[in-house]
Amino acid sequence: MQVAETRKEQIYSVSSKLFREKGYSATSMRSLAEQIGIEAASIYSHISSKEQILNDICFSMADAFFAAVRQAIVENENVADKLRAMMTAHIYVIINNIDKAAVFFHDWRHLSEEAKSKFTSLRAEYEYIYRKVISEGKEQGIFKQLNEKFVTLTLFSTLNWTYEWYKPGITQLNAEEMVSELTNIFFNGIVIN
Amino acid sequence: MQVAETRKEQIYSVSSKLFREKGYSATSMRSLAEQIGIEAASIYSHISSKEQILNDICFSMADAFFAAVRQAIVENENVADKLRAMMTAHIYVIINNIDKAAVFFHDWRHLSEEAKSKFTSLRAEYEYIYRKVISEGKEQGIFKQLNEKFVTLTLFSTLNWTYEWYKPGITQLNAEEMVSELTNIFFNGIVIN
DNA sequence: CCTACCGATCGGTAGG
DNA sequence: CCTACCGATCGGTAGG
Repeated sequence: MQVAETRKEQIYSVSSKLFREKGYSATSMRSLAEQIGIEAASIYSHISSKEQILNDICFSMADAFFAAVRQAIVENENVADKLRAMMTAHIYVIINNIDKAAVFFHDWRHLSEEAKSKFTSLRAEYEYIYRKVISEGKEQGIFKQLNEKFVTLTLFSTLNWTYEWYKPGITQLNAEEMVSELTNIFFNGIVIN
Repeated sequence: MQVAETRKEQIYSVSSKLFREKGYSATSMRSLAEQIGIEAASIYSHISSKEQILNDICFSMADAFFAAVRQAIVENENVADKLRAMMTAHIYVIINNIDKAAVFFHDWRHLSEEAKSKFTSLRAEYEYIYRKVISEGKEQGIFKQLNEKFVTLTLFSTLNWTYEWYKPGITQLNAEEMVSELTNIFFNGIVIN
């Protein structure tokens, strides 16, 4: 059941789609207006600037990632389960907001200096949550004694690349199976010992 | 020993740096000229258009990736060694051309339609080379019977994310150690069995 | 939500 | 490699 979008919501969803396709800078307010079916000047009765759209997209995604990871943490005791649940939650946030996620990963560079530094510090905070869980797993003898930085980097690269190739309905596997494939590779590797 | 850059080479290296920082669309020919120390109009005695710069960056990187992977293949017999060498070669291409690599991964979207379809088909061809090696490893009982698509996806996401965080001189590990960490995670996973 | 419009900046060319 | 300049387009505002 599709709930009718308000004009403001429509501005965000159409922006996300265009920003994803063309990039933030190459998307004009006129092309946005055209897609919506109004004049460019009319957009400004709903939002204050082009940058505000980008801002709202980036920080609402950040909120979604934090909310998802917090829930995954409280719902799990065992470290491996916890990390798996965190990864699952992260991937779900991406595939449920695929255009916004692409903008989030691509276009945060175009935020104002102030917003950008807030953004990068939120991201560092988020990564730290994962890093703590990995380090907890190492202490408990569940995870190998690997360089934490590279484990985190590999983890996020795998998770975050999802937006590049995931296409709802096109990928044969559903989200659950997809997550299980990815975590399996990350947890156990591809080589038979 | 630094070899003096020709003006044309300088245009490419400064462009790569600016495209990486600001993105292709948000980089003006005037800011490029300013960085070089000439007038914007003077750039056009060395190159024909802004898009040609992007084109050359993207396709010279594609050439470098193909050359690297071909060498890795002929120099190795054993499948696991071969894949490891391919990954190493891939990462070296990235870290030796870090700005160009960032442009390659980010800004190919802004190529003309014609160049873009050539680009994506080259990329598919490249990925197929990896996929064949993975499938060879599965047949030989060296690699697990995992979904090949996800193995390739995880592999490239790990490799290609490198440009995001690698900073020459800043990352504590050298390239060789870095590659060994990443392949170790990908081959054997992070969990102790 | 529209018409009418602003100053700024864009990629690029002509001609030297 | 520069000066001088072009038409097009940009984000955004005033006023209704």
